Amino acid sequence: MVTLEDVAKQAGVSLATASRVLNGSTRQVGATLRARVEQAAVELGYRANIAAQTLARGASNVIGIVVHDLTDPYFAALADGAMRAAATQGLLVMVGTTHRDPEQEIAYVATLSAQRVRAVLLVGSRVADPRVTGRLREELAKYCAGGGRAACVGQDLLAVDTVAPANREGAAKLARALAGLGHRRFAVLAGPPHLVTAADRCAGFAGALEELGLPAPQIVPGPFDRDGGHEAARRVAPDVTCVFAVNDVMAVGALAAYREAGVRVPEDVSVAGFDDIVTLRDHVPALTTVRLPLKDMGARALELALGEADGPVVEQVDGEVVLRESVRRLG
Amino acid sequence: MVTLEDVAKQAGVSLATASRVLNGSTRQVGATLRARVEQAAVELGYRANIAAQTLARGASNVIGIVVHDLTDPYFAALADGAMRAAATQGLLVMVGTTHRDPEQEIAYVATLSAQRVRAVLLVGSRVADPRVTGRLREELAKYCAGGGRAACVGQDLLAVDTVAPANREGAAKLARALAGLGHRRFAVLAGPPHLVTAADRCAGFAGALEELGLPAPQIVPGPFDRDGGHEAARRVAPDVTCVFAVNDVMAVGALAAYREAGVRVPEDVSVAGFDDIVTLRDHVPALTTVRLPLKDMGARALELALGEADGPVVEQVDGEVVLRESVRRLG
DNA sequence: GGCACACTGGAAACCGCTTTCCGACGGGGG
DNA sequence: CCCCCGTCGGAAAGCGGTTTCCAGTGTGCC
Repeated sequence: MVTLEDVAKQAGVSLATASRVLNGSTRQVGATLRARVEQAAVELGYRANIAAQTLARGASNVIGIVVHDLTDPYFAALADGAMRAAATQGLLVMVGTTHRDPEQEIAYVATLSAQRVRAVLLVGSRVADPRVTGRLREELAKYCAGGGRAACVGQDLLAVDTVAPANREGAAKLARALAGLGHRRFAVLAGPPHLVTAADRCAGFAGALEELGLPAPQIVPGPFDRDGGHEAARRVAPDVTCVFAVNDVMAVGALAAYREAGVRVPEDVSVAGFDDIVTLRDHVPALTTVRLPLKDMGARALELALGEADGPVVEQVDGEVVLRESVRRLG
Repeated sequence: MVTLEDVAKQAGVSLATASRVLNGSTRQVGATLRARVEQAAVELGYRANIAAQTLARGASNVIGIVVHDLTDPYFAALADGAMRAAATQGLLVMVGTTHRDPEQEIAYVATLSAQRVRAVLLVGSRVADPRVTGRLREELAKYCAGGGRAACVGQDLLAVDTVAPANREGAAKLARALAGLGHRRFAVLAGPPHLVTAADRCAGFAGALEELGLPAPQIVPGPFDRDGGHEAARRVAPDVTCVFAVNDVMAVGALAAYREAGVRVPEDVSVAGFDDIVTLRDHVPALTTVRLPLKDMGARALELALGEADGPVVEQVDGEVVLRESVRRLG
């Protein structure tokens, strides 16, 4: 590999001058030398060693994003939003996937921190386990103490800037909308109880029903993915008229289960989800859901991480109820 | 940030010893000193500076993956496969998205190469423009000349290890299967002509029809995404009984267009896609398609890149025709 | 004409870690 | 008892850049 020294030698200038010409510096270099250096660099095919630059500058131009699962369109959208925002700032992105293992998440923060990345974004639900959360928070604190910046999309549990989707209130709004359509007997495909996002949505939904004086919904726990929804749907009580799956992917699983069972949606049962995943917009029947501006949230998280924070900023993001065919008016 | 020197000082040993203890080395260190160093590291919260390690070792433990669009489940699946494979080797992943801009792809290779990443994976179709391809190949060649490893998922046009899906043959098999169901008059939602993947699938399909002595299909070009399929479907001639969209996402767009237009699938027209995207498996009607083992392909590409290559290896990957409800038997 | 000053180029220190090379030490074999 | 070899610890030379500090030059002003 050709180094800066090679270029300097070839151009007949010092290392300092070559550096100033090739890798942005505040200092000016005379036109003649500048030209000589640039030509030498091109001739030799010079490419700066970024590891060396990072070391010398004490700062890198990469950010880290940690998500649970890239093949889940929810995370893909969030990550994409953040990556686009990063690209506009000339930042590179390292992506880590935890496959929903909190230990992995901690490990990634450690590794990214060792990489001296400029910022790390933690995308996805926290878990209810305070010990795991505590360790993650410690790891983040250490990273931030060393000059790192961090932000999180999810719950405000890590003492860093946070983009917090209004899971409770979104689910509550959905509950009120569904109740407004005449539904009385609900089930919630609740996901895993320890996932805060799932728990919040479930609680928000149930809470709103209670406020309305309606009977408590049947709570069906299960995995947070398509198969979880599929499986959970089969355990829903027969008198339920409306099922709320705590995310769209689960809702799609539930719809598939109903289809297989010959249960018509929305004629026999109504189904709603949460997130408004774009990839699913052509699903039949179209899914009633709570829309979250995922791409914007990802981008916003990056902004927060990069911005000057006095203390941790927490930004609430509202969800908007979108009524579609998978739900029908009752009676 | 605490450095190795701090640790060494605290432990009362030399830099060399501390390094040998903390960051894998072939050399042994006595038990006493080893313990002292480890304790000091923990007390101080030492974390190696990876930029410095990379510089000193001349090799990093990160790989680069360049995809067109992470929110497209096709790329998400491929990337996920590669990332899982990377994780088993203890490698970190930098992901770049080009949003289908070939210039971006070249730029990413340059940047990743400057990062001295261990390997770069180029995931996605090549474009037909020989000048762009040429420049990309040059960039890759330079990177490889400097000790880098590279692999590509797509067409064998870059003189690097390649995982090549059998686009032509897969489409041809699909054509034969559809003809076997009695269809005679086809349309191909062909995607952009300059995208080699799209062009190959289109050509494979048309070629098979010709071999069967059937009339040439109507070719409808357009963008390679959902909206492209949606829009193209509306330009299909009325006598066509079967539409082949060159990827699943486009096929879903086409199905949506038909639904909006009140055209029934498969009663009025049959629709097939390509890729067998997992996220779409619950689509109604279920999509006839050509299955590609996307995750495996991603993982395999990483293996190839990391493996010892005498010359560039090209690995063909077969597609398997999967007949589902979106297609019906004719007559 | 002389002086302060702004500006440009180069030498060298430094970023944090790895690794070679060297010296010291202890043990086993002759 | 001595020598040779194998081990282990430390000093120091990189890795490839950035940046500080200094020196030399040309300019504007008095």
